[in-house]
Amino acid sequence: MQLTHTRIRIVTEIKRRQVIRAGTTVEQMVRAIADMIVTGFFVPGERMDEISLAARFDVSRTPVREALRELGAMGLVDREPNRSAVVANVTEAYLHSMFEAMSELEAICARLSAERMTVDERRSLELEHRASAKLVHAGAEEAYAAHNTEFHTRLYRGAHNEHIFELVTQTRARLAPFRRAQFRLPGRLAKSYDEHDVIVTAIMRGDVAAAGQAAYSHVAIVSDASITFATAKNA
Amino acid sequence: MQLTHTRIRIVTEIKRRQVIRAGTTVEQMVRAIADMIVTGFFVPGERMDEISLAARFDVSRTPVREALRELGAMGLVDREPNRSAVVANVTEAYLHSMFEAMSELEAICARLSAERMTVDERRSLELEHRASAKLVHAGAEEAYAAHNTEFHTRLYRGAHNEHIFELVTQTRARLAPFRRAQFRLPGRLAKSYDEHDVIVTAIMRGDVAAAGQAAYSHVAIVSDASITFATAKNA
DNA sequence: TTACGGAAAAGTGTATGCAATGACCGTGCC
DNA sequence: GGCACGGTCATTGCATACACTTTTCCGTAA
Repeated sequence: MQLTHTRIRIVTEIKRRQVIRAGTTVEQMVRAIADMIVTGFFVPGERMDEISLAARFDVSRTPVREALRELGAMGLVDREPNRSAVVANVTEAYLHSMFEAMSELEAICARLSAERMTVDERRSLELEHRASAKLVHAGAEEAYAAHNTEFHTRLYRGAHNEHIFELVTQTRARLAPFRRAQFRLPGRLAKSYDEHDVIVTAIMRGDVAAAGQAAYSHVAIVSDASITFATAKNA
Repeated sequence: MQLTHTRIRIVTEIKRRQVIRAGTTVEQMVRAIADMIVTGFFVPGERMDEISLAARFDVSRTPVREALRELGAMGLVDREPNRSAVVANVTEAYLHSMFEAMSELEAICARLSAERMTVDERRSLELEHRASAKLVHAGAEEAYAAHNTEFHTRLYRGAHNEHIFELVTQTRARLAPFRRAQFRLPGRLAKSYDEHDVIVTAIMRGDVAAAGQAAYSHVAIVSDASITFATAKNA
C-alpha cells in the first residue's frame, strides 16, 4: 500500500483525522472506540473483531489491536486469548462493587476538597453549582448532565491528589455505559441539585466529615438509580 | 522464520516458556517486564527500547509493543509517541499522591473488612498475623516482607469489593518500585507488627472506625519510610 | 432427526518490511 | 566560540504476510 496507493492513503488519512482527533492512530482509535462504548453505540456484550474495526477506521489491524489492548486495560472491553474483544459486560455484583467504590472515592475527594480547595476553587464550585439551578427549573436534562459531570470533576480536582484523580476518573469511565439514563427518573434533577447543595455547603464551611458523608450518599443514590436501569435493561 | 527455522523456533519457544510462564507471548512479557521493574532490575527512568526487549526475549517487536502499551496503561512505564518507553519515574508530588491514595484505600478496605469479613477470614487473618511474630523475632526481613504482602492482600480481599480490590492492587503495583527497602529501617519490623496488631484487633472487634484509622496510619508510616528512601536514592 | 467428524472459513497471534519521526553529529555561518 | 542548519542513524509507527486457533457448517452415519 505504501508505494502505489500513497495518494489514497493521504486522502483517507485526512478524512480520518477530521473524523477523529489528533495524536497517533492508536490514540485516536482508543478515544473513538471508548466514546462509542461510553455513548452506547456499542452495547455491553457486543463482539468487536479486529478486522471489522480496522475496516471501519481504514487502518490495519496492528493499531486496532493495540487500541483494544489499551481499552482492555481500562476495563472497557474484555479480552481473552484467541477470542474477539467484547464490550465489557460486568456482572451485577461487579457493578455494585464499582458503584460502592465510586461512593468511597467521591467521599474521599469531598473530604480532601473541604480541606484543600483554594478560595478560587471554592468560589467556582459554588458559582457553577448555583448556576445549575436554572437548568433544573428548565428541566434541561442534557445540559444538567453536562453540568453534573463538570461538578464532580471539580470535586476530584479539588482533592489535590493526582493519583486519586486518576482512580476516580477511571472508575467513572468504566461506569459510564451503565448510568446513561440516570436523569430520566422523575424529580431526579431537583434531588440531585439538593444533594449537590449539601456537599457544596459542607465544603464551603470546611466541614470535612459532612462533605464526605454527603458525597457518599449522593453517589449511593445515583448508583441505585443506575443499577435499576442497568439491570432492567438486561432483563 | 516460520518455514525454515521452525525447529529453532520450537527450541527457543521452550526455553522462553521455562524462563517466563504460560499464556500468550504478550502476557508472558507483561509479567516478565513488570517483574523486572518491580524488583528493581530496571530502574525508574531507564529507557526500554522495543528492539532490545525483542532481542532479549527472542520475539518480534509486535508483542513487545503490545506489552509496553499494557505496562503503560498499568502506569509502570511512561510512553510518548515516537519515543522509547521509559520505566515510570514519578515526581515526588505524584509519589506522595499515590501513597496518600494507598492510605485512603487501605482504610476503606480495613473498614469494610471489619464489617464484612467472614469468620474464616477473620480467623485466618489473626492466625497469619500471630505467626508473623516469629519472623519479627528472627529479624527475617525477606520472609516478613512476604508475610506483609499477604497480610495486606487479605485486607483487600476481606473488603468483599472486587473493584476496590483492583484499584488497591494496581496502586500497590505502581508503588512497588519505590518501597523495596522499607524493612531495612532499624526497628521497622517490630513496629510494623504492632501496627498490624492494632488493625487485626479492631477488625476482630468489628470496630469499623478504629480499623480504618489504624490502617490509614499504618500505611502513612510506611509511606514516609519509603519516600525517604526513594528521594534519597534519586538525589 | 440428531450427533459426530472434519474441512473450510473466520479471526487472532506473531514476524517482518517499509515509512516517518526524532536524536545525534558535524559543518558552515555569524 | 557559539549557533543554525542539514544529513545520517537509531528507533518507533503502521501495514502486510503468514501461522495458528476457534468457529461454522455441511455431509455422513447412527
